Amino acid sequence: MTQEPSGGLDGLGSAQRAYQLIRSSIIEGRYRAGQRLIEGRIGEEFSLSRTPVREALRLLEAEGLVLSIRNRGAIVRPVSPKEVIDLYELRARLESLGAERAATRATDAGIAELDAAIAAFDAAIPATDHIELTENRILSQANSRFHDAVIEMADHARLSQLMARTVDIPLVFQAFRVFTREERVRSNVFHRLIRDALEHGEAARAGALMSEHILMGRDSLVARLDEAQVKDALFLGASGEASSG
Amino acid sequence: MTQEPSGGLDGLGSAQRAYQLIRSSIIEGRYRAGQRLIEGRIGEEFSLSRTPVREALRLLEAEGLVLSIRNRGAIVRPVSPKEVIDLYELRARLESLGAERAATRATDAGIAELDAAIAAFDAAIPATDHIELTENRILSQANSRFHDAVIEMADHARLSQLMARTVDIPLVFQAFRVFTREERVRSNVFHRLIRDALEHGEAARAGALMSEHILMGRDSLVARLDEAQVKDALFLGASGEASSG
DNA sequence: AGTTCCCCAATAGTATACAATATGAGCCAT
DNA sequence: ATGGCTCATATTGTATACTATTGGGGAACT
Repeated sequence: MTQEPSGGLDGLGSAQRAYQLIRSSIIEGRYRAGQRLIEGRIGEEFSLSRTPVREALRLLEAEGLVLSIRNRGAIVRPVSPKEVIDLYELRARLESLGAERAATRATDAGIAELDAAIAAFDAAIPATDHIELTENRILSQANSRFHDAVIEMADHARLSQLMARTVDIPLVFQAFRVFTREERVRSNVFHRLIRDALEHGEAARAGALMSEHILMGRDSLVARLDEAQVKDALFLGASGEASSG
Repeated sequence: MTQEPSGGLDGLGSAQRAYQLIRSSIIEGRYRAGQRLIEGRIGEEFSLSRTPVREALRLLEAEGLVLSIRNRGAIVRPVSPKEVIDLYELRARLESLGAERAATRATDAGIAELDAAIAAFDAAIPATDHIELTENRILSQANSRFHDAVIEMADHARLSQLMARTVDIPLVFQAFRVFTREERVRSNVFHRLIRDALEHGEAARAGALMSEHILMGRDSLVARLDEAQVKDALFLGASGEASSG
């Protein structure tokens, strides 16, 4: 129930399945920062042998979600506040590049997809600041839909790969949990502004808006990094060893 | 001696060794674009079992050097001219960010390292346009030393990882082969300009210079993409299937 | 001759077995 | 009591064995 028994990922190899399962467990916080990821145990948990689990862990390590030390195993990579800030700065640059390129390559279909994503985002904004896991998933998904569509229009294979695989994601997912309703609304305002800039082929504006959009998200998140709860929710490196007792 | 029998990579795991060996084989062109990378064969070649080879291939896939299709195996990823251009644009942005950050974080030790790299680069420039593999290695190494030092000063862990692992490298290595002597000299002129901007903390200039430096490299490379030999040397996607007959 | 189908060889995907390494507990000496 | 040593155990690293998938070649048929 809280698990995803084949959440649409049948027909995949065991390794892919392991990858998706572990990944979502990390992103959504079921595996906490610093927690050890023991190949054998995870294998049991998902009824797989160590081989595909190991492969998945290595991929996640390349993505930066997992930290592993030779002969000692892997843990969920803790993220420091500095790293959050740096990651958002990086993401701002990358997506800004994506937006600039998208502006000169915009298609009707692409703009339509942006509109759809914007509508979905609007529909997914709850009335309150507090947000449930399910609501967060939907909101986060609508947000991804928008950003993915922009990157798609940028027509830059490696940039897409980088955005999808290398730059955060867990941060983005968790970010929406701590945003206020106002901040969520503001996010979509910027989505609309970016959309318009893209439609009119205004590359510089699109890039600047995207950058601003992301840095605003960063600031909202950073403003809440002091709250202990938030730290925990975002897996900031309180850990090392989680004193389980 | 064209092989690297343990080129300083003893004391590493088999997987690491496999990774380094395959990687350098791709970067230096011993494995050509489109060539199949069969786990078993590579295992034999390096006296390893399939397991670590497989792990290495997966890492290289994440890096973008290898393309693999489920149940069909891996090949050396061919690179199209468009991709070369896009990759350089991406690299320009990333390194530009690195330079901007480095400007506000410069240390004496870091500047000293830049000076050392610049001196090494000067020393490595041959008198002629033509360049031997060994000379290219040394030149490329000096160049990496400079760029690594800048990124190091940027103090951005993920950015470092991205530069090291995700953005090209094979392109950079091959680029020096097709540069003229004049272009190599010009490269180091920009290295000096960047160094000075960093020393004086001028972030915007450092970023702009770095961007220009990389885009100039791109243009030099692109200008030679038509020559059939060069295409081959850079592994551009002539392939797919090399019509051997 | 061309086309289809089936079977086989090659290869990737996964599981298991074995080897190497690291950590912690308990013991001994001081 | 404390510090260091040894060994047991848990876990990773690597090799091998087994299974599944794919692509190609040849036989049979049209």
